[in-house]
Amino acid sequence: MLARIRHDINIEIRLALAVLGEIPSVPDISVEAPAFKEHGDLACNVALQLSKQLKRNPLEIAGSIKAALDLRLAELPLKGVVSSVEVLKPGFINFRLTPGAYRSVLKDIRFRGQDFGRTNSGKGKRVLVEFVSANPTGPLTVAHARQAAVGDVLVNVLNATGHYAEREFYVNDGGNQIRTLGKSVQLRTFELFGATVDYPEDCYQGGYIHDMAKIFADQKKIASLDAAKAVAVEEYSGFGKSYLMDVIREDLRLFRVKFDNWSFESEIATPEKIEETLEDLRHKGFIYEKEGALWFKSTQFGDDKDRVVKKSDGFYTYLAPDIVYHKYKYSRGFDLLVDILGPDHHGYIPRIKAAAAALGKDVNALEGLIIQLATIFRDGKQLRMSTRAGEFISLREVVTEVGTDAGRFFMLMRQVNQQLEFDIDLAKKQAPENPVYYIQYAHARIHRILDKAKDEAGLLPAEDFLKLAQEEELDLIKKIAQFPEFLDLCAKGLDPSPLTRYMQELAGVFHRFYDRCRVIDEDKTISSERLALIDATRVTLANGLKLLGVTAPEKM
RNA sequence: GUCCCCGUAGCUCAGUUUGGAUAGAGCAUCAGCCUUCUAAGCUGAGGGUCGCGCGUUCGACUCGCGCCGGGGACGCCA
Repeated sequence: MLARIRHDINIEIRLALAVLGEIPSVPDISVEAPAFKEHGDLACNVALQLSKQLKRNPLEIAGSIKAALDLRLAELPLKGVVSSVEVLKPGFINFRLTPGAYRSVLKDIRFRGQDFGRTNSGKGKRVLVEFVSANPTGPLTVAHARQAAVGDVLVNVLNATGHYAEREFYVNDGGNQIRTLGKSVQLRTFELFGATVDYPEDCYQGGYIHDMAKIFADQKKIASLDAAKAVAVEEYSGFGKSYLMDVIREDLRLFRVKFDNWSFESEIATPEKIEETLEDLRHKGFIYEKEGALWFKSTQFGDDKDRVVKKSDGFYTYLAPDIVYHKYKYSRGFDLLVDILGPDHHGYIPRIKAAAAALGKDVNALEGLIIQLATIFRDGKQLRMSTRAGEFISLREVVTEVGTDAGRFFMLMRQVNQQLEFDIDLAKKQAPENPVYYIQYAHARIHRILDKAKDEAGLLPAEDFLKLAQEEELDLIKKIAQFPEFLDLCAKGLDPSPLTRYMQELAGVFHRFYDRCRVIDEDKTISSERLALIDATRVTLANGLKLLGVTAPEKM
């Protein structure tokens, strides 16, 4: 494939460096696609890198290297692959590949079939990606939607690049927020039966609590205020938790996110486990008592202040069970633990890393990823959200309005550490300016041609390639060949957004090809070779869309 | 106050990790292209002091320092 050609050229350059005499430190040689098409297919800047230490003009160095390479053009690794070597202005060495080289790339891609795109660069590394992990105290919001899309696709990409990755949802079903949830449902139930209650600000404000109160009263056959008061607050909590877990599971199902593991705080971070872990930390000297509370010395590990783990009222803070949970994650044999978090958890990472260090774990095996917010725009105006006032846009509203395909794709379009503008009107539009439809349309178009070629002309894709040489054909092969590189880029950066860009580029190159090259043509040879080319495009589009969790329609 | 992120075309963003060629794309605007495989497509044009200044360098959108502007985080909340 293209990577192999690059590798061969890389080695040839390295050998050619011998003509320059003694080189104190040989730099990493990079062979990349040049910025401009006129500069050829591949370029190397090694002459520029060397000019300083050799105190020679880069153009001159490049010239010497080119001379050495020219002598090798008729020899095997380069023969029939590189057609010319050129030296340009500041000192770049540019390579032009032969059409035959690209035809052999296409043959390799066809050989890989459905597996095209998969790499081994992860070397079997085991990765646990924890994401969403919403408290069961309300439906999922657009913020969760972005985290869900990113986490889900990241795991797909990791698994496609030689990692063993799993999706994990951690349910914070213990502690304060569940008590508050129970109290919220209880008070709304009291209201249902005519009581005037002073609804506290720290209770959940969303309208869904009212709905839950009604459902609970129906289920429990509560018919009066006295009956409502006779029910223990724990029952309200228990109902609230299981009801909202069902809501969350359904939200995720609609968004096509399926978790491999569900971990429950109530099972992992039991009071005994918490005490045991805190005792361990105390024994190591990282826990101390002050003002009636227990503090964790996170400052010893780079945090900017120490953190309370057990409050003076005897309740644990969120940190205590989270330390236990991370200890548990470490114990499960993963090489990398990825925590995908919302921007409000910015300060959380140093704390949990400090805890990992205090427990003697490898801090580098823990990666915290902050996913910035998605702001929703409709009619050109930003929709405001305020969790405190219970005004939020739910994941379900987005999915209902724009669909799962567009919802997922739009959530992935920007780098994860950047805020994202989600244009509802654009996402709904079935028009070319909507990138999702642009990509899906390319896939559907190809299906149409393949079907038509088979049914009406009796043509099947070629297995050998002799004629493909036109610019649009080679451009399409080049773009397809980049697919594995983009997947590696996503995996390395723990960010799926480059894949969305790649898919748009691939669709664009295909649409241009379609416009200029007729597939079903008089010449049967060229027709069947082009059929193989568009079939490779189809496979690549389908594989990419599958990783993104977006459907690949066969007709539109 | 402390810390973090951001500032690139009218708009939304790539490019910055590892400094190199003429700073790219989509949308929007304008002008074109369907008797032929899906026009949900294609082609062309206009549009830039890469926030500002200084520094390092043969070379800075990219690195360093200082400003200006925008956003966010800083609880015995999670």
